[in-house]
Amino acid sequence: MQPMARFLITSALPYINGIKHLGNLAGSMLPADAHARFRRLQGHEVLFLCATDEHGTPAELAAAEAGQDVRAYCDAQFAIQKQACDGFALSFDHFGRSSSPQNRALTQAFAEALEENGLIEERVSKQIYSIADGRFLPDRYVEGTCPKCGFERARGDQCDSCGSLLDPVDLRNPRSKISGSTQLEVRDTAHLFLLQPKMQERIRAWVDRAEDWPSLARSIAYKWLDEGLIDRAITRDLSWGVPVLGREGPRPGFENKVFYVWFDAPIEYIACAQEAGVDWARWWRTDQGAGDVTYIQFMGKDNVAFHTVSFPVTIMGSNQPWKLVDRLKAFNWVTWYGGKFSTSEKRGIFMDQALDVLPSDCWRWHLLANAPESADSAFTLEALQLGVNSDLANVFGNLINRITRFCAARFESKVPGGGAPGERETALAQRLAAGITALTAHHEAMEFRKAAAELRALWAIGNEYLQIAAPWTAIKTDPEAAALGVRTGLNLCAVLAILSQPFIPDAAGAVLDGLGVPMKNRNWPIASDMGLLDALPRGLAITPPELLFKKIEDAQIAQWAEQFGAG
RNA sequence: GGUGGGGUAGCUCAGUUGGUUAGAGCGUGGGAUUCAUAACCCCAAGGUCGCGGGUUCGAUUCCCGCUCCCACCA
Repeated sequence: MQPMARFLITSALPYINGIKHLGNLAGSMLPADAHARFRRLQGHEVLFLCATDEHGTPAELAAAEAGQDVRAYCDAQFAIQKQACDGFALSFDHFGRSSSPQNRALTQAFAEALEENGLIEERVSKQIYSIADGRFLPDRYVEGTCPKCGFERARGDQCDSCGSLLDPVDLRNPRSKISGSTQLEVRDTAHLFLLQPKMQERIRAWVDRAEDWPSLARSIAYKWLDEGLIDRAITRDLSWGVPVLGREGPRPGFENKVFYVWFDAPIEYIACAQEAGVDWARWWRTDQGAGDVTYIQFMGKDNVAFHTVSFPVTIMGSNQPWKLVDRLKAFNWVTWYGGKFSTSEKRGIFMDQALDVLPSDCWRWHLLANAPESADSAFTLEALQLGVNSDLANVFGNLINRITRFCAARFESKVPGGGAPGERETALAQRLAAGITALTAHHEAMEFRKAAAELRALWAIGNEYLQIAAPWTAIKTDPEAAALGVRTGLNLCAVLAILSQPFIPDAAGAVLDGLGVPMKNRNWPIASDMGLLDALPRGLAITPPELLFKKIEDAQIAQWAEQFGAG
């Protein structure tokens, strides 16, 4: 047994404006869950956290569009996202909210610490104010004609036609993207600026030491550092967010401002632990027990810079002993028929829709086996069908079904005694041990595609073994040999189900229930354990589980393609 | 434009610390079997490892240039 370790695992926070699509799921939450489950099965102590990211302009606008108060909107959307996460068996120890009181207090505390350390400065800048909307407009909510190329629908921050970076005050014929109003004026507004350049060298030294990170993450971090960090406004002229406080009540001049969503969102990783009702300091404060914690972050590649540079500036700039990320796993995108999945354009399949048409294990398997680890990965319904039918139904499901039903028919649904292991069983045990070693290594390296491929290969050895042991033939002439084959087959199924738990927890649980394996015996196996294939008590009553996976018919694919606009 | 990743069997991908016959899954063809969801098992066909140079006894693997795709940043 390896010594128990402690793993703090976070998944990038899904934004609150609408249910997330499969790309969000596959690129962060799902692999994080598989890893959390794996570490728990190994016997380690795990705190797995995620939360909705609720502040900012998009949430305000989505609420307005829905005709709801923004708080009520977030309450409703949170409930929907929570339900979808539960539906996918995401095993968060806590699924929190960045709008929590804990996060408000902690965000404020970080700002105060940064200010005390001379890293925050109040500055006045010019911004577009929309009289009709009664609010300042974020850069990308100002539209107008590009001064460089004449494109008429350029955004305030960038022209989508010529790619020029713009300042909204330079746009010709500017108008509000929210209301279309052209009653705009430039007004002075004060904001807090985080003086990131002062932290530049400390951050670089820290990245230098982070040799574990994938090259994608380090190169993105270095890119930002090489270009030089800039002073960044961490407040916004909005009402929905973490209020900016002074010594007593609102900070003077900031009564109608809140912290920028990208400032408070990562702090929610910590606040989430506080919300969870656990001894959070033991996980987050290196002076209070978090020194031996390994902290792993999962995220999409668009989030890497914020996790490797921005958030560390906040943490390190506080000069307080907070836990910093140790390992970081970043994913590329899952694409949808040539384009991107898009929440705002409603392109692709969304988490709730997915669960309406297939059990979560099918999605989990397919998305993890094809995780966008080294490059963007194309999602297609045809590949989903192939993966589910071949891997889950034909190989794993069929293995469970054929052996348990044969046991039921010929051995009274009991794990048979009799027969002694021979060369076949020895070879099987060796192959299994090698597979467990490889699978464990892939999980530890967070290589999800490789882990899936190894798991699939292990499922296949079950069918290969049965083929040569052929208890259905042996039983006619050699009942002892048949008993051995069935017993070994059932034990192998139990081990395979245990190994399958991180990927397909529901189906694996059904198999283990059917084989009467108690919870305490479902832990991750040790490859060198030679008793794995004779662990079930002889005479133990089993119950063949219902068919684990139904095949996906061509007609269903055609229907879903129509329903979800594929192709 | 900058940075990074990628271009390997029909498809999706792995791999080679440079070395005799380049791998897997799926798909295809053939065979075997009947315990099982017409499932499983076995065998086979199929690749000038993006293009052009260079280093080397030898490069798909290292270096340079080119090209195509993707992403991020600007």
